[in-house]
Amino acid sequence: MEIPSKYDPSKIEKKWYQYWLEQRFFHSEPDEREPYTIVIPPPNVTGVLHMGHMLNNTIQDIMVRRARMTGKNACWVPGTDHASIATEAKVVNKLKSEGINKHDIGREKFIEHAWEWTHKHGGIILEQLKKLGASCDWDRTCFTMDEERSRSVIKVFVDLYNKGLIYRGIRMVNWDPQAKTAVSDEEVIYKEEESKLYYVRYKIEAPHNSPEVGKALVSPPPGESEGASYVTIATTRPETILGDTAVCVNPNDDRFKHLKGKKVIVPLVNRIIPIIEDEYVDMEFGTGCLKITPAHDVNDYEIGMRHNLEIIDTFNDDGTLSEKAGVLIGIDRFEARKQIIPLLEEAGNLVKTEKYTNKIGYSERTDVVIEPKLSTQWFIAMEKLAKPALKAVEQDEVVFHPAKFKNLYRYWMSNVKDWCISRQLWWGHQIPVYYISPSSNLPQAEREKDYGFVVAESEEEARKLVVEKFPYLGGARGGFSLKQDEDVLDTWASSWLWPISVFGGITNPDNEEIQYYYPTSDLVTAPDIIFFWVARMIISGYEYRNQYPFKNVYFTGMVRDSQRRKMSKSLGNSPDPLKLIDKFGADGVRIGMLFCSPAGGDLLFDESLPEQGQGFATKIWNAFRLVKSWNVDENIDQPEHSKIAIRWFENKLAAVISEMDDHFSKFRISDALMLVYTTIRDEFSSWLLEIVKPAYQKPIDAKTYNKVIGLFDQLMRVLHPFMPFITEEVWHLLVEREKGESIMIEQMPKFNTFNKELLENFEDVKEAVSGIRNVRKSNNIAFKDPVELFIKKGSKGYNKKFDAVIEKMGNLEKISLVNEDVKGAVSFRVKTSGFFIALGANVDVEAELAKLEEELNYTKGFLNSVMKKLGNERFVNNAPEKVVDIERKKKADAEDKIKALEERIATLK
RNA sequence: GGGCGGUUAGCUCAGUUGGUUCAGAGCACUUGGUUUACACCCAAGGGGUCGGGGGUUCGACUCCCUCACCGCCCA
Repeated sequence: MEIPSKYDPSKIEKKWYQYWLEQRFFHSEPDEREPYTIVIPPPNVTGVLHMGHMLNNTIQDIMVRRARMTGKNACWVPGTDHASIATEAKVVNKLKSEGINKHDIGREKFIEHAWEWTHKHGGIILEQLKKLGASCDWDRTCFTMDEERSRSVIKVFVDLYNKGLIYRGIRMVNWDPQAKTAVSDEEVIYKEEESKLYYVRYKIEAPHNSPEVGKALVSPPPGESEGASYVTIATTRPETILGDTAVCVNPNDDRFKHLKGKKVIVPLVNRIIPIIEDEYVDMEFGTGCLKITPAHDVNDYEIGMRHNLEIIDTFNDDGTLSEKAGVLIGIDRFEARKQIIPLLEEAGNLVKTEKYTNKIGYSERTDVVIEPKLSTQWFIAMEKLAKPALKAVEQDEVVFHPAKFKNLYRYWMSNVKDWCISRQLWWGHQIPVYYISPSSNLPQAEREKDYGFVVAESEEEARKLVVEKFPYLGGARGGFSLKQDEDVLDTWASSWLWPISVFGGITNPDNEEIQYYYPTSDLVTAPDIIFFWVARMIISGYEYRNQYPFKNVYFTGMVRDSQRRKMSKSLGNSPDPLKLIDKFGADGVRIGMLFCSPAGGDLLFDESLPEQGQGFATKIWNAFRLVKSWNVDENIDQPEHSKIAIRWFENKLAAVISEMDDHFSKFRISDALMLVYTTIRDEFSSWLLEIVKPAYQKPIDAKTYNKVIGLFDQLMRVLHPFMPFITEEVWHLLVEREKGESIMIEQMPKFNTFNKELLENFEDVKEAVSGIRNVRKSNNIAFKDPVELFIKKGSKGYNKKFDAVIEKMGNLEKISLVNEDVKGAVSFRVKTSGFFIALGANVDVEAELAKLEEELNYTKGFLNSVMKKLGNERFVNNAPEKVVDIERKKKADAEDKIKALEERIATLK
């Protein structure tokens, strides 16, 4: 068949992916083989494929394909995540653009729209993964809000509640006033900002009569000499003054001793609040006096709790000031900040304003400033749950790659806070809590009772529970209604179950699939979700399966641009992955991303990377074309050089395979790729193929040819996990294949013993050939002109059995062994043997001598350093025998070499 | 402010329990090359006091202390 001279990935990649799907090679069913399982980190339904997904999924695909080729039953479960906040925001915006308000259409209708949106966009990202070559078991595609996953989440909520691990409480949460929901600590992004520090003075309520009140901070301002004195505080948020319920100083601060027990008056609202003492206050910061607003600051809240302070919530849910603020009611918090300044100034309370840099929390989802807010939320108590999960990583039951992330994990897990799992949204799993309202026809005493709520997997279940608890409500004379909690659960409250729920292990813990596939093998993810997701999956794994969810976690780095900036839409520095695939082929992009992607390290992406990847695909294609271009002659004998080269490469490949196994066992994916890359490019193409290549228009012997085809086949298998498409194409063209065959279900070459000595000898052969090439180059001898080589063997002797290779690669007329240095020749040395190429009168004696002197100097210096070591008694006595022996050997070799060099110099002089 | 991680060639990074010529790889760079598979290539080459200082050791890129700088997380 005709082989095209150019490799065109686009058609070929499409063809093979289609073939793999048709043959159902990606599908896995439990069987007697050892399972290898990966669950995909489910991408958001709102997302499109970005560079981070490309890297992450390439790595997963490599591991899955390799597992499949090493006899395991590989199963890669794909899916997507409903992304509560992000999706709801998208749908709200979409409706808004159509002039529809979420609240006007109501919950049910809104959810219909959200589903519609999800069906339309949710699958896009998975389709994109197919372009990359991802060998996911698509039949198993899951969604965090599909029926099975939803039932799992609800079941777990009820279960944790019944175990006493879920509670409802009032807490300071991170409030997103735009999305009008609480977000978790992890969803708040702190940005440094230039803001202002306002110094505001509060009048001390008691008349000023104590003598020691004369100090700067409490003295009356200039022009006000009456009895009033003040306390000055510093704040970045003057609008929260309206909610102040105390002023706090450090009990160790001598400046304020006299204020103990006094009261101050809150500006503008004239509330009288106490001055309290707490060691939390930093004496160095601001004025050393802190205003306390328990409703609007986490630390203030804690101080408030300690001192039993009143809590005044001065904000509405949308970030405007509430009636409780007293002034500026209904004004947005930022506008209020502007407007309160002149008011304070007018009232004589503003002392000064300073520039100040601080960190402000923003919502990851909506990018608005987070408002600390007290609200009623649902929490999971984490302390007890976290224990086994912490231990698991500490003791390497779950292994992190790279291990440095253990520290981060340990830190977070040993300071774990309770997890706020409720979100004030509609898109998500509605919290299965049902509040009981007694019906109006009950007797008054029963009607006015607070019945609280029940927690159940369905409303029906809930009704049963109510009747059990309050039998009279179920009676004919009773009656009640239930109202389900309005909130939904945090998205992570469904994804933390992912490794279990994708196999139905929550709703049906004994099913065959969960028993077979769980625990999964490896998880590939980014370190920024180590708490959000990784830690919580480990927790749920131990809670619900009593076992870790995955054995290994591989953390990828961040994909950045070549200037180390994050990929972002606003910078426009993120390439479109699909365009890259169109341009360079999926194979090229895959290996391009991995060329410089150490585990956990950032990947600085540049188009030169996939370009290099594409270049490698071309290289393979050309090597393949070369081999297929040979005419095979059954009747000619195998030349000696080919025989040697084949034997060498067989051993080389065995060594490479063993090294590959080692790299993979340590999750060094880039190293593994680099190894197979250099093996194909250098060892196979530049050495093996060049050696066995028949002369122009001459046929090749059948034995060599068949061996080369076999070796090519093996190399393609080793490479297949990295470059699935081109390897499949080449593999099918090397030998005629049957329908239904595929490299992806072939076995990886297995580890074999290899002859180390042979490999070392061959390195000497390469060095000799390089030496000859150098001589040719520096003396302008064209390769096509044969030369004669003389070899003077050194103390270690010289192994003639590789001569055939040197002859061919060096284009030598012949090789002669000599006992004396050759005159009129240029020389070089490999190990201790001298190599001479006769050039007659053309030898530049001066240049040759200069080179020899330099080599001699270096070797003498080297010998000197070795002698120093050996002359050191403590070294000889203390170092292990082996190490000393090595030094002795170095000494002998150096001495031999010096002798040879000196003889050579003498000959030339 | 607290904690963690890092600093090795121009760039991105390896360096596997302190010991082979161990100072490496890829890219970039320089030089040469139309030897019929490949210029998306081949061959050869230059380049680093292993962040600074101190210590332990016969021996330190590797272990300890300290300083500097960078990054991340938390406050």
